[in-house]
Amino acid sequence: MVRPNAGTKGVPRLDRENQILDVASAEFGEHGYAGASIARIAERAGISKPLIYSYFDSKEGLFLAAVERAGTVIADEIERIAHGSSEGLVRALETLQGIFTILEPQPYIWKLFFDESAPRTGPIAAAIGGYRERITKTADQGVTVLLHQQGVTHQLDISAMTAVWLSVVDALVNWWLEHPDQTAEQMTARCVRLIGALFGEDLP
Amino acid sequence: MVRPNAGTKGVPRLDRENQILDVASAEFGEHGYAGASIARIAERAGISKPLIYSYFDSKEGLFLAAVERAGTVIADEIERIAHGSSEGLVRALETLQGIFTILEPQPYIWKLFFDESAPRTGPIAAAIGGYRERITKTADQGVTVLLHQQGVTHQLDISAMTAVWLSVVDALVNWWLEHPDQTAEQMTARCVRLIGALFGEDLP
DNA sequence: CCGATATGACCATACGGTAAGTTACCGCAC
DNA sequence: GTGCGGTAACTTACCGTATGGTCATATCGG
Repeated sequence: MVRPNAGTKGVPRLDRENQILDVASAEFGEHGYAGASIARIAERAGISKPLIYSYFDSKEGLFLAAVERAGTVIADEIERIAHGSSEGLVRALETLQGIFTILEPQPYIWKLFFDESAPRTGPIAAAIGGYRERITKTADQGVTVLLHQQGVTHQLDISAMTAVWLSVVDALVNWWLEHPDQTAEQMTARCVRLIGALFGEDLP
Repeated sequence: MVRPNAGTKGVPRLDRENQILDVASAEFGEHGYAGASIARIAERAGISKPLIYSYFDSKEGLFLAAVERAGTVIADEIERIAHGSSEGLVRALETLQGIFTILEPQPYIWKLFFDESAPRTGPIAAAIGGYRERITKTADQGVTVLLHQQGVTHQLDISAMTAVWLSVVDALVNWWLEHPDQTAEQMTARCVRLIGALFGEDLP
Protein backbone atom coordinates (compact mmCIF):
# COMPACT_ATOMS: atom_id res chain seq x y z
CA MET A 1 0.00 0.00 0.00
CA VAL A 2 1.16 3.47 -0.76
CA ARG A 3 1.86 5.68 2.23
CA PRO A 4 2.98 9.04 1.02
CA ASN A 5 5.14 11.04 3.41
CA ALA A 6 5.55 8.26 5.93
CA GLY A 7 8.67 9.12 7.89
CA THR A 8 9.82 11.69 5.38
CA LYS A 9 9.61 14.80 7.50
CA GLY A 10 12.47 14.01 9.82
CA VAL A 11 11.70 16.55 12.52
CA PRO A 12 13.78 15.85 15.66
CA ARG A 13 11.76 14.39 18.48
CA LEU A 14 12.26 17.24 20.95
CA ASP A 15 11.22 19.86 18.41
CA ARG A 16 8.18 17.84 17.47
CA GLU A 17 7.26 17.30 21.11
CA ASN A 18 7.36 21.00 21.78
CA GLN A 19 5.31 21.74 18.72
CA ILE A 20 2.72 19.19 19.79
CA LEU A 21 2.64 20.65 23.29
CA ASP A 22 2.05 24.12 21.86
CA VAL A 23 -0.92 22.90 19.84
CA ALA A 24 -2.22 20.71 22.64
CA SER A 25 -2.08 23.55 25.18
CA ALA A 26 -4.18 25.71 22.88
CA GLU A 27 -6.65 22.89 22.25
CA PHE A 28 -6.94 22.00 25.94
CA GLY A 29 -7.25 25.67 26.78
CA GLU A 30 -10.02 26.24 24.27
CA HIS A 31 -12.10 23.13 24.87
CA GLY A 32 -11.04 21.87 28.27
CA TYR A 33 -9.54 18.42 28.87
CA ALA A 34 -12.71 16.46 28.19
CA GLY A 35 -13.68 18.53 25.17
CA ALA A 36 -10.28 18.34 23.53
CA SER A 37 -9.76 15.78 20.76
CA ILE A 38 -6.46 14.07 20.00
CA ALA A 39 -7.38 13.74 16.35
CA ARG A 40 -7.95 17.49 16.17
CA ILE A 41 -4.63 18.19 17.88
CA ALA A 42 -2.88 15.96 15.36
CA GLU A 43 -4.63 17.73 12.52
CA ARG A 44 -3.73 21.18 13.84
CA ALA A 45 -0.13 20.08 14.20
CA GLY A 46 -0.10 18.65 10.68
CA ILE A 47 0.84 15.16 11.83
CA SER A 48 -0.89 11.86 12.47
CA LYS A 49 -2.47 10.63 15.69
CA PRO A 50 -0.09 7.71 16.31
CA LEU A 51 2.89 10.05 16.44
CA ILE A 52 1.32 11.79 19.42
CA TYR A 53 0.74 8.48 21.14
CA SER A 54 4.26 7.30 20.41
CA TYR A 55 5.63 10.42 22.14
CA PHE A 56 3.12 10.92 24.95
CA ASP A 57 1.47 7.48 25.45
CA SER A 58 -2.04 8.71 26.15
CA LYS A 59 -4.34 11.71 26.35
CA GLU A 60 -3.54 11.92 30.03
CA GLY A 61 0.17 11.75 29.29
CA LEU A 62 -0.12 14.57 26.78
CA PHE A 63 -2.09 16.75 29.15
CA LEU A 64 0.32 15.94 31.94
CA ALA A 65 3.30 16.96 29.82
CA ALA A 66 1.58 20.22 28.90
CA VAL A 67 0.74 20.91 32.54
CA GLU A 68 4.29 20.22 33.68
CA ARG A 69 5.90 22.36 31.02
CA ALA A 70 3.56 25.23 31.84
CA GLY A 71 3.58 24.73 35.60
CA THR A 72 7.32 24.88 35.98
CA VAL A 73 7.60 28.09 34.01
CA ILE A 74 4.73 29.85 35.76
CA ALA A 75 5.42 28.70 39.31
CA ASP A 76 9.12 29.50 38.98
CA GLU A 77 8.38 33.00 37.79
CA ILE A 78 5.86 33.68 40.54
CA GLU A 79 8.24 32.44 43.21
CA ARG A 80 11.08 34.45 41.72
CA ILE A 81 9.06 37.64 42.06
CA ALA A 82 8.00 36.70 45.57
CA HIS A 83 11.64 36.49 46.60
CA GLY A 84 12.12 40.14 45.71
CA SER A 85 11.77 42.93 48.20
CA SER A 86 8.48 44.43 47.04
CA GLU A 87 5.30 44.18 49.03
CA GLY A 88 1.58 44.74 48.82
CA LEU A 89 0.17 46.25 45.67
CA VAL A 90 3.59 46.77 44.10
CA ARG A 91 4.32 43.10 44.43
CA ALA A 92 0.90 42.29 42.99
CA LEU A 93 1.65 44.43 40.00
CA GLU A 94 5.09 42.92 39.49
CA THR A 95 3.52 39.48 39.61
CA LEU A 96 1.04 40.45 36.94
CA GLN A 97 3.79 41.89 34.79
CA GLY A 98 5.84 38.70 35.12
CA ILE A 99 2.86 36.53 34.26
CA PHE A 100 1.93 38.62 31.23
CA THR A 101 5.50 38.46 29.96
CA ILE A 102 5.68 34.70 30.33
CA LEU A 103 2.25 34.13 28.82
CA GLU A 104 2.80 36.45 25.88
CA PRO A 105 3.87 33.68 23.47
CA GLN A 106 1.22 31.18 24.60
CA PRO A 107 -1.50 32.59 26.85
CA TYR A 108 -3.46 29.33 26.92
CA ILE A 109 -1.13 27.54 29.26
CA TRP A 110 -2.57 29.44 32.19
CA LYS A 111 -5.90 27.72 31.76
CA LEU A 112 -4.48 24.24 32.14
CA PHE A 113 -4.54 24.66 35.90
CA PHE A 114 -8.18 25.62 36.09
CA ASP A 115 -9.77 22.91 33.98
CA GLU A 116 -12.96 21.56 35.51
CA SER A 117 -13.05 18.56 33.24
CA ALA A 118 -9.52 17.34 33.96
CA PRO A 119 -9.12 14.05 35.82
CA ARG A 120 -9.56 14.48 39.55
CA THR A 121 -7.38 11.54 40.52
CA GLY A 122 -4.04 10.11 39.47
CA PRO A 123 -0.87 11.82 38.24
CA ILE A 124 -2.67 14.70 36.51
CA ALA A 125 -4.51 15.69 39.65
CA ALA A 126 -1.26 15.38 41.57
CA ALA A 127 0.64 17.57 39.13
CA ILE A 128 -2.06 20.21 38.92
CA GLY A 129 -2.41 20.14 42.68
CA GLY A 130 1.32 20.54 43.13
CA TYR A 131 1.66 23.56 40.89
CA ARG A 132 -1.49 25.14 42.20
CA GLU A 133 -0.18 24.67 45.69
CA ARG A 134 3.10 26.38 44.81
CA ILE A 135 1.23 29.25 43.22
CA THR A 136 -1.38 29.45 45.96
CA LYS A 137 1.21 29.31 48.72
CA THR A 138 3.13 32.18 47.23
CA ALA A 139 -0.01 34.19 46.63
CA ASP A 140 -1.16 33.43 50.14
CA GLN A 141 1.99 34.92 51.63
CA GLY A 142 1.55 38.12 49.69
CA VAL A 143 -2.11 38.36 50.60
CA THR A 144 -1.35 37.65 54.26
CA VAL A 145 1.09 40.55 54.46
CA LEU A 146 -1.32 42.88 52.74
CA LEU A 147 -4.30 41.96 54.90
CA HIS A 148 -2.39 41.91 58.16
CA GLN A 149 -1.43 45.51 57.50
CA GLN A 150 -5.13 46.27 57.34
CA GLY A 151 -5.96 44.36 60.48
CA VAL A 152 -7.51 41.27 58.89
CA THR A 153 -6.07 38.10 60.38
CA HIS A 154 -8.87 35.53 60.11
CA GLN A 155 -7.47 32.49 58.31
CA LEU A 156 -10.58 31.88 56.21
CA ASP A 157 -10.69 35.53 55.15
CA ILE A 158 -7.12 35.26 53.91
CA SER A 159 -7.90 32.01 52.13
CA ALA A 160 -10.86 33.56 50.36
CA MET A 161 -8.87 36.66 49.44
CA THR A 162 -6.13 34.49 47.95
CA ALA A 163 -8.72 32.74 45.82
CA VAL A 164 -10.00 36.12 44.70
CA TRP A 165 -6.53 37.31 43.81
CA LEU A 166 -5.79 34.20 41.74
CA SER A 167 -9.09 34.66 40.03
CA VAL A 168 -8.23 38.25 39.21
CA VAL A 169 -5.14 37.01 37.43
CA ASP A 170 -7.28 34.44 35.68
CA ALA A 171 -9.75 37.10 34.56
CA LEU A 172 -7.02 39.31 33.16
CA VAL A 173 -5.47 36.43 31.26
CA ASN A 174 -8.86 35.42 29.83
CA TRP A 175 -9.62 39.01 28.91
CA TRP A 176 -6.29 39.11 27.18
CA LEU A 177 -7.16 35.99 25.22
CA GLU A 178 -10.22 37.82 23.95
CA HIS A 179 -8.12 40.86 23.03
CA PRO A 180 -5.14 39.30 21.32
CA ASP A 181 -3.98 42.60 19.85
CA GLN A 182 -2.89 43.75 23.29
CA THR A 183 0.78 43.37 24.19
CA ALA A 184 2.08 42.27 27.57
CA GLU A 185 3.28 45.83 28.11
CA GLN A 186 -0.14 47.28 27.42
CA MET A 187 -1.69 44.80 29.82
CA THR A 188 0.73 45.83 32.53
CA ALA A 189 0.06 49.51 31.93
CA ARG A 190 -3.65 48.82 32.12
CA CYS A 191 -3.21 47.14 35.49
CA VAL A 192 -1.21 50.10 36.74
CA ARG A 193 -4.07 52.43 35.83
CA LEU A 194 -6.74 50.19 37.35
CA ILE A 195 -4.90 49.54 40.61
CA GLY A 196 -4.09 53.21 40.87
CA ALA A 197 -7.70 54.19 40.34
CA LEU A 198 -9.12 51.63 42.74
CA PHE A 199 -6.63 52.01 45.55
CA GLY A 200 -5.57 55.59 45.00
CA GLU A 201 -1.89 54.76 45.16
CA ASP A 202 1.03 55.96 43.13
CA LEU A 203 2.78 53.04 41.54
CA PRO A 204 6.27 53.09 40.08
CA MET B 1 -39.31 -10.34 30.71
CA VAL B 2 -39.73 -9.03 34.22
CA ARG B 3 -39.29 -5.30 34.64
CA PRO B 4 -39.44 -4.50 38.29
CA ASN B 5 -40.30 -0.94 39.17
CA ALA B 6 -41.20 0.15 35.64
CA GLY B 7 -43.50 3.10 36.02
CA THR B 8 -44.14 2.52 39.68
CA LYS B 9 -42.74 5.69 41.14
CA GLY B 10 -45.31 8.06 39.74
CA VAL B 11 -43.45 11.31 40.44
CA PRO B 12 -45.16 14.24 38.68
CA ARG B 13 -43.30 15.44 35.64
CA LEU B 14 -42.52 18.95 36.89
CA ASP B 15 -41.14 17.65 40.17
CA ARG B 16 -39.03 15.11 38.35
CA GLU B 17 -37.77 17.71 35.90
CA ASN B 18 -36.65 19.96 38.71
CA GLN B 19 -34.97 17.09 40.47
CA ILE B 20 -33.14 16.15 37.29
CA LEU B 21 -32.09 19.75 36.75
CA ASP B 22 -30.71 19.91 40.27
CA VAL B 23 -28.60 16.83 39.72
CA ALA B 24 -27.61 17.87 36.21
CA SER B 25 -26.50 21.33 37.37
CA ALA B 26 -24.23 19.76 39.94
CA GLU B 27 -22.86 17.27 37.43
CA PHE B 28 -22.28 19.93 34.76
CA GLY B 29 -20.76 22.20 37.39
CA GLU B 30 -18.38 19.54 38.61
CA HIS B 31 -17.27 18.07 35.31
CA GLY B 32 -18.12 20.71 32.73
CA TYR B 33 -20.46 20.09 29.80
CA ALA B 34 -18.16 17.76 27.90
CA GLY B 35 -17.08 15.86 31.00
CA ALA B 36 -20.60 15.31 32.28
CA SER B 37 -22.30 11.98 31.58
CA ILE B 38 -26.03 11.49 31.15
CA ALA B 39 -25.81 7.97 32.53
CA ARG B 40 -24.17 9.34 35.68
CA ILE B 41 -26.83 12.02 36.03
CA ALA B 42 -29.52 9.36 35.74
CA GLU B 43 -27.76 7.24 38.31
CA ARG B 44 -27.38 10.14 40.74
CA ALA B 45 -31.05 10.98 40.30
CA GLY B 46 -32.05 7.37 40.87
CA ILE B 47 -33.80 7.05 37.53
CA SER B 48 -33.06 5.65 34.08
CA LYS B 49 -31.47 7.44 31.13
CA PRO B 50 -34.49 7.37 28.79
CA LEU B 51 -36.57 9.32 31.27
CA ILE B 52 -34.11 12.18 30.97
CA TYR B 53 -34.33 12.02 27.19
CA SER B 54 -38.09 11.87 27.22
CA TYR B 55 -38.18 15.10 29.25
CA PHE B 56 -35.22 17.01 27.77
CA ASP B 57 -34.66 15.45 24.33
CA SER B 58 -30.86 15.59 24.34
CA LYS B 59 -27.77 16.43 26.34
CA GLU B 60 -27.87 19.89 24.84
CA GLY B 61 -31.53 20.23 25.76
CA LEU B 62 -30.79 19.26 29.34
CA PHE B 63 -27.92 21.70 29.61
CA LEU B 64 -30.01 24.39 28.00
CA ALA B 65 -32.83 23.86 30.47
CA ALA B 66 -30.36 24.06 33.36
CA VAL B 67 -28.82 27.24 31.96
CA GLU B 68 -32.18 28.88 31.47
CA ARG B 69 -33.47 28.02 34.90
CA ALA B 70 -30.28 29.35 36.46
CA GLY B 71 -29.85 32.33 34.16
CA THR B 72 -33.28 33.79 34.74
CA VAL B 73 -32.88 33.65 38.50
CA ILE B 74 -29.38 35.09 38.58
CA ALA B 75 -29.77 37.78 35.94
CA ASP B 76 -33.07 38.94 37.42
CA GLU B 77 -31.53 39.29 40.85
CA ILE B 78 -28.50 41.18 39.59
CA GLU B 79 -30.66 43.57 37.60
CA ARG B 80 -32.98 44.03 40.56
CA ILE B 81 -30.07 45.15 42.72
CA ALA B 82 -28.75 47.41 39.97
CA HIS B 83 -32.07 49.25 39.90
CA GLY B 84 -31.59 50.26 43.52
CA SER B 85 -30.03 53.53 44.55
CA SER B 86 -26.69 52.26 45.83
CA GLU B 87 -23.43 52.90 44.03
CA GLY B 88 -19.81 51.86 43.94
CA LEU B 89 -18.58 49.49 46.60
CA VAL B 90 -21.91 49.39 48.41
CA ARG B 91 -23.61 48.24 45.28
CA ALA B 92 -20.88 45.66 44.74
CA LEU B 93 -21.45 44.32 48.19
CA GLU B 94 -25.21 44.21 47.76
CA THR B 95 -24.74 42.31 44.53
CA LEU B 96 -22.56 39.76 46.26
CA GLN B 97 -25.09 39.40 49.05
CA GLY B 98 -27.88 38.83 46.56
CA ILE B 99 -25.89 36.26 44.64
CA PHE B 100 -24.90 34.38 47.76
CA THR B 101 -28.49 34.26 48.90
CA ILE B 102 -29.70 32.93 45.58
CA LEU B 103 -26.92 30.40 45.25
CA GLU B 104 -27.22 29.09 48.78
CA PRO B 105 -29.40 26.12 47.87
CA GLN B 106 -27.48 25.22 44.71
CA PRO B 107 -24.13 26.96 44.27
CA TYR B 108 -23.24 25.02 41.14
CA ILE B 109 -25.59 26.86 38.86
CA TRP B 110 -23.19 29.80 38.73
CA LYS B 111 -20.64 27.72 36.89
CA LEU B 112 -22.95 26.88 34.01
CA PHE B 113 -22.18 30.25 32.45
CA PHE B 114 -18.44 29.82 32.51
CA ASP B 115 -18.08 26.39 30.98
CA GLU B 116 -15.24 26.17 28.49
CA SER B 117 -16.41 22.87 27.09
CA ALA B 118 -19.98 23.94 26.36
CA PRO B 119 -21.05 24.16 22.70
CA ARG B 120 -19.89 27.38 21.09
CA THR B 121 -22.68 27.54 18.54
CA GLY B 122 -26.42 26.95 18.48
CA PRO B 123 -29.08 27.58 21.10
CA ILE B 124 -26.83 26.88 24.08
CA ALA B 125 -24.29 29.45 23.01
CA ALA B 126 -27.12 31.88 22.38
CA ALA B 127 -28.65 31.31 25.81
CA ILE B 128 -25.34 31.53 27.65
CA GLY B 129 -24.43 34.58 25.62
CA GLY B 130 -27.75 36.22 26.39
CA TYR B 131 -27.53 35.75 30.14
CA ARG B 132 -23.86 36.65 30.25
CA GLU B 133 -24.64 39.78 28.33
CA ARG B 134 -27.37 40.74 30.78
CA ILE B 135 -25.01 40.12 33.69
CA THR B 136 -22.04 41.76 32.00
CA LYS B 137 -24.02 44.79 30.94
CA THR B 138 -25.25 45.37 34.46
CA ALA B 139 -21.79 44.84 35.90
CA ASP B 140 -20.33 47.13 33.27
CA GLN B 141 -22.61 49.98 34.31
CA GLY B 142 -21.58 49.65 37.94
CA VAL B 143 -17.91 49.46 37.03
CA THR B 144 -18.20 52.44 34.72
CA VAL B 145 -19.62 54.63 37.49
CA LEU B 146 -16.94 53.51 39.91
CA LEU B 147 -14.05 54.05 37.53
CA HIS B 148 -15.30 57.36 36.15
CA GLN B 149 -15.28 58.69 39.69
CA GLN B 150 -11.60 57.82 39.78
CA GLY B 151 -10.83 59.36 36.43
CA VAL B 152 -10.54 56.18 34.38
CA THR B 153 -12.57 56.44 31.17
CA HIS B 154 -10.74 54.25 28.66
CA GLN B 155 -13.24 51.77 27.24
CA LEU B 156 -10.87 48.83 27.28
CA ASP B 157 -9.89 49.52 30.87
CA ILE B 158 -13.52 49.39 31.87
CA SER B 159 -14.05 46.20 29.89
CA ALA B 160 -11.11 44.54 31.61
CA MET B 161 -12.24 45.73 35.02
CA THR B 162 -15.71 44.32 34.41
CA ALA B 163 -14.16 40.97 33.58
CA VAL B 164 -12.15 41.16 36.78
CA TRP B 165 -15.23 41.95 38.83
CA LEU B 166 -17.19 39.03 37.38
CA SER B 167 -14.23 36.81 38.09
CA VAL B 168 -14.14 38.01 41.68
CA VAL B 169 -17.71 36.83 42.04
CA ASP B 170 -16.72 33.57 40.41
CA ALA B 171 -13.81 33.12 42.80
CA LEU B 172 -15.97 33.71 45.84
CA VAL B 173 -18.59 31.25 44.64
CA ASN B 174 -15.93 28.63 43.94
CA TRP B 175 -14.31 29.24 47.30
CA TRP B 176 -17.72 28.79 48.83
CA LEU B 177 -18.14 25.46 47.03
CA GLU B 178 -14.93 24.32 48.71
CA HIS B 179 -16.16 25.52 52.11
CA PRO B 180 -19.73 24.23 52.17
CA ASP B 181 -20.09 24.80 55.90
CA GLN B 182 -20.21 28.55 55.32
CA THR B 183 -23.62 30.21 55.17
CA ALA B 184 -24.60 32.96 52.76
CA GLU B 185 -24.59 35.35 55.70
CA GLN B 186 -21.08 34.44 56.67
CA MET B 187 -19.94 34.90 53.08
CA THR B 188 -21.47 38.36 53.00
CA ALA B 189 -19.84 39.31 56.31
CA ARG B 190 -16.53 38.08 54.98
CA CYS B 191 -16.86 40.32 51.93
CA VAL B 192 -17.68 43.29 54.15
CA ARG B 193 -14.45 42.69 56.07
CA LEU B 194 -12.34 42.22 52.96
CA ILE B 195 -13.71 45.20 51.08
CA GLY B 196 -13.36 47.32 54.20
CA ALA B 197 -9.76 46.26 54.65
CA LEU B 198 -8.77 46.72 51.02
CA PHE B 199 -10.53 50.01 50.35
CA GLY B 200 -10.58 51.47 53.83
CA GLU B 201 -14.25 52.28 53.67
CA ASP B 202 -16.99 51.95 56.20
CA LEU B 203 -19.77 49.81 54.82
CA PRO B 204 -23.27 49.63 56.23
C1' DC C 1 20.73 -2.27 7.34
C1' DC C 2 19.26 -0.16 11.50
C1' DG C 3 17.00 3.19 14.25
C1' DA C 4 14.27 7.34 14.24
C1' DT C 5 10.46 9.44 12.23
C1' DA C 6 6.18 8.82 10.53
C1' DT C 7 1.53 6.93 8.69
C1' DG C 8 -3.14 4.41 7.11
C1' DA C 9 -6.11 1.26 8.78
C1' DC C 10 -7.98 -0.77 12.38
C1' DC C 11 -9.90 -2.08 17.30
C1' DA C 12 -12.56 -1.33 21.73
C1' DT C 13 -15.54 1.03 24.27
C1' DA C 14 -17.90 4.77 26.31
C1' DC C 15 -21.51 7.56 25.53
C1' DG C 16 -25.38 9.97 23.28
C1' DG C 17 -29.60 8.47 21.79
C1' DT C 18 -33.81 5.12 20.69
C1' DA C 19 -37.43 1.29 20.42
C1' DA C 20 -40.55 -1.19 22.56
C1' DG C 21 -42.76 -2.57 26.28
C1' DT C 22 -44.39 -2.46 31.59
C1' DT C 23 -46.71 -0.49 35.61
C1' DA C 24 -49.83 2.46 37.89
C1' DC C 25 -53.28 5.57 38.05
C1' DC C 26 -57.35 8.21 36.78
C1' DG C 27 -61.88 8.90 34.77
C1' DC C 28 -65.91 6.89 33.25
C1' DA C 29 -69.71 3.60 31.59
C1' DC C 30 -72.63 0.42 33.59
C1' DG D 1 -68.12 -0.89 42.90
C1' DT D 2 -66.04 -2.77 39.15
C1' DG D 3 -64.32 -3.46 34.76
C1' DC D 4 -61.84 -0.95 31.25
C1' DG D 5 -59.48 2.20 28.16
C1' DG D 6 -56.32 5.98 27.83
C1' DT D 7 -52.31 8.21 29.48
C1' DA D 8 -48.38 9.50 32.30
C1' DA D 9 -44.36 7.61 34.34
C1' DC D 10 -40.79 4.55 33.84
C1' DT D 11 -37.57 0.64 32.48
C1' DT D 12 -34.57 -2.90 29.92
C1' DA D 13 -32.10 -3.71 26.06
C1' DC D 14 -30.25 -2.10 22.25
C1' DC D 15 -27.95 0.91 18.25
C1' DG D 16 -24.48 4.10 15.94
C1' DT D 17 -20.80 6.79 16.23
C1' DA D 18 -17.09 9.46 17.91
C1' DT D 19 -12.91 8.98 20.15
C1' DG D 20 -9.09 7.09 22.78
C1' DG D 21 -5.75 3.88 21.63
C1' DT D 22 -2.95 0.16 18.76
C1' DC D 23 -0.61 -2.47 14.85
C1' DA D 24 1.78 -3.26 11.05
C1' DT D 25 4.32 -0.98 7.85
C1' DA D 26 6.75 2.78 5.07
C1' DT D 27 10.56 6.31 4.33
C1' DC D 28 15.06 7.98 4.94
C1' DG D 29 19.58 9.50 6.91
C1' DG D 30 23.83 7.69 8.50
